[in-house]
Amino acid sequence: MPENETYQPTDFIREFVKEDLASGRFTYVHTRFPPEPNGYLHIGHAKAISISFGIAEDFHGKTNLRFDDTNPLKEKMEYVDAIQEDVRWLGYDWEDRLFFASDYFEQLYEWAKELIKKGKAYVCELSDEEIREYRGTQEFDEQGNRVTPPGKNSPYRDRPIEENLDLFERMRNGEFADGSKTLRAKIDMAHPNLNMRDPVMYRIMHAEHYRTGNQWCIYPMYDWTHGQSDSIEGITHSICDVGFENHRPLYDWYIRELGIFPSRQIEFGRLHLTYTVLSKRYLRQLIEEGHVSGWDDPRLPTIKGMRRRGFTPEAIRAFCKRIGISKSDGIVEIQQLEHCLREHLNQTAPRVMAVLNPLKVVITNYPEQQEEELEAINNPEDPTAGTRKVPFSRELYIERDDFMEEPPKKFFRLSPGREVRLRYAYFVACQEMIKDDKGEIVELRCTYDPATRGGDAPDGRKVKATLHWVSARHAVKAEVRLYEYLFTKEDPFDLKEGEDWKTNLNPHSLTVLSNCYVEPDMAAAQAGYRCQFERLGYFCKDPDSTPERPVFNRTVALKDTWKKIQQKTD
RNA sequence: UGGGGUGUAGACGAAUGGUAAAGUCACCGGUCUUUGGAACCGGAGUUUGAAGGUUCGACUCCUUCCACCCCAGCCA
Repeated sequence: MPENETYQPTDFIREFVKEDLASGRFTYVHTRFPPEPNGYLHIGHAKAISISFGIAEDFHGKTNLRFDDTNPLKEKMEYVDAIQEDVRWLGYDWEDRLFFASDYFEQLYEWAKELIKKGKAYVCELSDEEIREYRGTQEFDEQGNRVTPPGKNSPYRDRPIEENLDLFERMRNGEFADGSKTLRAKIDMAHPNLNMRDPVMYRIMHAEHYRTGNQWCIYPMYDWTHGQSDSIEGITHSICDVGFENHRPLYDWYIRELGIFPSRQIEFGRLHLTYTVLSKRYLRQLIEEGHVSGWDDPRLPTIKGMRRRGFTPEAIRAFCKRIGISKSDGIVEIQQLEHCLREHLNQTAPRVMAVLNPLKVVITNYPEQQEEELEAINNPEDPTAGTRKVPFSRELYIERDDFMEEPPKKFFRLSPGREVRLRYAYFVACQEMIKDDKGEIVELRCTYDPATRGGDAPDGRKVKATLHWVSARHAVKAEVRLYEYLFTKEDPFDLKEGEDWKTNLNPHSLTVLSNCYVEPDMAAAQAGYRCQFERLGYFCKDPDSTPERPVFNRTVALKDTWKKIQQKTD
C-alpha cells in the first residue's frame, strides 16, 4: 500500500501463519473475507478485512471475497453490491476471485450424502423445540440457574442409511413441509461443546434465494458450509472473530470426515469503539426507529456512513493497523480513530476559509467599492498543493466565537481596541461594536492597516491571533452539519435498571447550521470533496448539496486547546 | 451450569525466562507557529487480575483462586 504505514505489525495470527509455513502445514497463504449479504459493512468489518487482506499481502498470498449466502430469508443482491463497493473503497482488491457459498450448494449436497453413507448423518424429524430439549440446553436447577446435562439421542438417529438417503433426496425434492425434517450430523449428544451435539446441517425452507431462485428448498447451515467453502477455495487461514471459536471443533470435524483440504480457522477479538454501537442488529434498530437517517448517516460507524462523513480509506486502514490484533475484548477509544483521520486529512486536505456563525465586520477605512484578491496557501503541509486567490472587500464575516466584548485572560482573539490578523489579509483593529435592541452584537467596525497586506507588519509588530474570514460580497451561503458522538456515554449499554440503551442517545449528535459562508469556489466542488475549514475542522461536501446551496459535513473538528482552557476555567 | 475465551498505565497493545516492561491514543508542561491546527521537545502514570510455587532470574513455566466476555437458533 502506498501510504505511509511503514512499521510492520506483528501479532499472533501472523506468528501462526509463519509457523505454518515453516512447518510445511501450508506452502502458501490464501485468506478470504466472507460477509453474509444481509446488511452493510461497518468499521468492525473493516478490521476483519484489513486483517485478512493484510496478512495475505504480507505473505505474498491472495484473498477471496466470498458471500456466505445460505439463508434466503435475509439476503439480497443489493447488499452484495454495496459490500463490494465498500471493500473496494477501502482499497482492497479480490481481483477475479469473487465467490458465493450458494455456488457450492450442489457440492455440499453431494458431501452430505457421503456423510450419510458413512453413517455420520441422519434425517431427523424432531421439531425445533424438541431438538432443543434433546440437546439438553433447556434445563434449569431449583434456583433457576442454567444447567447443561448431557443431551439424549434423537429417536431418528439410528435410521438405516438407505432410508436416510431416500428421505434426504425427498427433502431436496420438496416433498416435506418447512421445519418438518432436518439433516443432522451424528456426532455426540453428550459432548460438552453444544455445537457438537448432532448439529443441524440442512433445514427445509421453501424460500426463494436471491441467486439460486427456487432451485433449492433445503439450505445448508453456516457450519456445514463455511469450512467446506474455505476448503474448496484452498483457503489456508480462515480468519474470523472469537464468536466462532467454539465452532472450530465442528469446522474441523466436517473437514476431517470429508477428507478435504484442511483450512485452518483462527479467531481474533472483535472491535468495540466508545460512543457507538457496532453490530448489525443495533445499527438496524437505530435506522428503523428513525434515530438516524439511514445506513449512510454520517453519525454511523458504517463504511457508507463514514464515507459520507468524509473519512478517508487510508485513515480507516491506518486505524485498523494501529489498534493491533489480539483476542481480548477491549474497547478502543474513538479518539484513536479521530487521530488517524486528522493525521491523514492534515496531510491531504486543502485549506479553505468558512465562517459557521457569522458576525459582520465593516472595515471603515477600506473604500466602499474596492476589492482585491489575496494569495492564500492551499495546504501548508503540502507545498505541491499551491496557492489560490481569495477575495477581500470592505464587508466581511468572521466567526462569532472570535470576538468577545469582555475577553477573559487567555482569550487572544478580537475584542474592543484589540488588533488581530485576518489570515492572508491584513491586521485589523476593533473600534466599535454595533448592538441591536436586545443588546446583541450585530456588527463590528474595524480599521485595517494597509501596510500589513498579506499578514505581516513591516514594523515588526505582532498580534496574538489570526482569524479566518470571508468576504460578505463574494462568499457563498452554505449549510453545515456538525456531528457529535451518537451516544452520551462511552458505553451505550451503561444503563440503570430498566433503562433502554437508546436513552443514551445523544440529542445533540447532529446540529444543522444554515447560515454559514464559504469561499466562492466551494459552490463548484463535487460531492465527496474533502477540505479543511481553517481553524475549525475537516469537512466533506454532502451529496445533498445543490449548486445554490452547498452542504458540508464536519468530518472531525480540529484539536481545540482553547476549548480545553475554557472547560478548565469553568 | 457446561463449554469456549480473555485479564499488562485512562484506552489499545508489544515484550516468545535475562537490562529501570516498547509504541500509539488520551493526559500534563514547554518550544515554535500567518490555523489556540500541524510539527518538535519534555513529563506523569502500570509492577503485568490475586495468592502461592519453580528458577540465579518470571508478564512469560506450574497450582489455586477471582473478574469479565462469548455460545447454548432449523441465524451467520
